[in-house]
Amino acid sequence: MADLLKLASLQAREIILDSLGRLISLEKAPAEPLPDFIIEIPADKSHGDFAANAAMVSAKAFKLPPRKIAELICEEAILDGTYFEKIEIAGPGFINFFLSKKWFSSIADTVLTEADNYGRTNTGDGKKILVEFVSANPTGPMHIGNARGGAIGDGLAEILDWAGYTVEREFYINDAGNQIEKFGKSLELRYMQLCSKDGLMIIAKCDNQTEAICTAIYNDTEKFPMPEDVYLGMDIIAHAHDYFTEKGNSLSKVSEEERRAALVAFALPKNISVLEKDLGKYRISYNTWFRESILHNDGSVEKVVEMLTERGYTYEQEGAIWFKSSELGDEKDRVLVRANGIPTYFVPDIAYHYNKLVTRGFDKAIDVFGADHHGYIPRMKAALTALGVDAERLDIVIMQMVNLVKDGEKYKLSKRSGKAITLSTLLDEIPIDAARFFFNLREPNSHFDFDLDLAVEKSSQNPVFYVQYAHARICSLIAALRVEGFTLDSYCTEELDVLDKPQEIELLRHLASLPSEIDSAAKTYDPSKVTKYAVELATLFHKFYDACSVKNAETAELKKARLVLCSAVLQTLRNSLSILKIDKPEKM
RNA sequence: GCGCCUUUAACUCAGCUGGAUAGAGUAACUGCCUUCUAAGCAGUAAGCCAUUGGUUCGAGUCCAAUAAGGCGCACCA
Repeated sequence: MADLLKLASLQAREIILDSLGRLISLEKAPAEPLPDFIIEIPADKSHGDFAANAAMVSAKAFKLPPRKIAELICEEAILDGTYFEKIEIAGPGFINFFLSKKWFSSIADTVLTEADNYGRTNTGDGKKILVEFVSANPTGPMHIGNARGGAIGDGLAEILDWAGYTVEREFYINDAGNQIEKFGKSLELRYMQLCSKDGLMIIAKCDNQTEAICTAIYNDTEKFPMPEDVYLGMDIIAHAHDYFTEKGNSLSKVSEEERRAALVAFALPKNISVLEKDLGKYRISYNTWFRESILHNDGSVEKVVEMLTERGYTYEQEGAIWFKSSELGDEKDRVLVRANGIPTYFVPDIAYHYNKLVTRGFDKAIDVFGADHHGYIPRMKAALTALGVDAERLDIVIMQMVNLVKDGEKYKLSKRSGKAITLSTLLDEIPIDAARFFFNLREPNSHFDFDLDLAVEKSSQNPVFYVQYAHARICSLIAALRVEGFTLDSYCTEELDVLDKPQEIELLRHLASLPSEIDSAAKTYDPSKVTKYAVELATLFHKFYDACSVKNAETAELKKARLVLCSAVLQTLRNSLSILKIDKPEKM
């Protein structure tokens, strides 16, 4: 798993350090430690492949102008046996490094040798990471925010895997606690409405058609009133009606509590399997669907309160048990157990994170959350610290809210209204490729307007088509050459020396940067870097395609070299699309 | 009121730990298919990087204040 770009960058650094060391021994440089410098990639390619600011940052220590220092460094620099063919002094004192042909030639070789693994790195060193994402409320369908969370979480998990971590994906099912109570209450109310005289009339009138019944009941708020604190979505009515259709009004005679339990037991598994199905369609599959109820049943929840108490982090006030989170960086203390004896959601959540990091021993846990939960971070970290777990092992990726835009108008997202656009509706309307690509087009932390009209559009405006088009173009190009009997049986890096057009060099340079880009995406938890990489690669390829003919190359050597280049581009494009789980069409 | 996030071209956004003349796409305009897929390419035009101050060789990038917008601030999750 070679990262040629990184190797070259490190080599540039070594050359400078080596040169500085020699200057010190010649007493041309101050003996005290010099400030650290950076090796960067200049925006303007005429400034070389790497630039070092060593001379500028050392100006004070040398008591010389930066350009003079740069001259000294360059005089002592030794390039023999390195990837570089020349260095130059430029601007205010930059030292610019120019890579040799040999380096560029070896890129395609590396790509084709590593093939489907090109881009993978060892940075993660096999450390175990658990990525938890979506974890949508199982009381109802998923919304657009979950769609973004799904694309980001799954992309991130894949990127971490490529960066050498051992990754597991997990969905946390909140199948206990208050919202399940609320779910039961909502189902129960709707069920009883269906069993009522008015309800039976509607059922008869609608010829037992679920959708019509749901709409009728949902809209008639006078005959079928609902309190404030329940779920109003039509899916609730549909569950109640399904139960009614299957088992009649038998539940109307039992106790309210029994009725709720029966309805929850009926509806919850259905909801969970819908979540699984919808996410599967979205190309997400989890290693684990972790149930909150487990933590209640195995005593983990009580144990958390006990452990925090043992460590002196709790106190009682007004009948409730509080956690002294303000001592550990949170803005205020939090209730763990309410005055009525029921723990808040916070306790099972602590137990859950303890389970991830201690019981199951993951080195790191990453949660992908919507921005509306950002206030949760300090208290969760405080809880881990209180339990003696290094809070650094929990990282939370916050993604900002999504606005759906259609015809220039914004949709508001709401789970309660029943009118929110669900994930499955979205996937019916737009291609899955487009959804996954769009949600990873920007970094998680940016506010995002999802333009439905654009995502549906099958045109050049749609970046996912642009990238796929590049892939299809290369495939057909290679196929056309194969018909001529021109294939990639054997190649050697020397053959690539004939590539010297700027479009070819740019392309090679970009190919080399995939491993670094993956490391960077893994480090910053930002899958959009890979998306941007793919778009840039497609752009460079289209430019190359237009400027350089493969089929009608001037010489056979050049033709072969370009075929090698195209094959390497194809491989790299495929790898980036694989990470994003976007289709790779061979024809369009 | 307090906290988190955002503010770069008409629109949507890049800009890597501060670096050399701030970049793409869309929309507008002009060119390029008898030759590997024109879902493409080349070009033109478009900017007080929200405002003000600070840090230094050097600021779109770091710090502070201000403004506008988004999201939070429960014994809800």
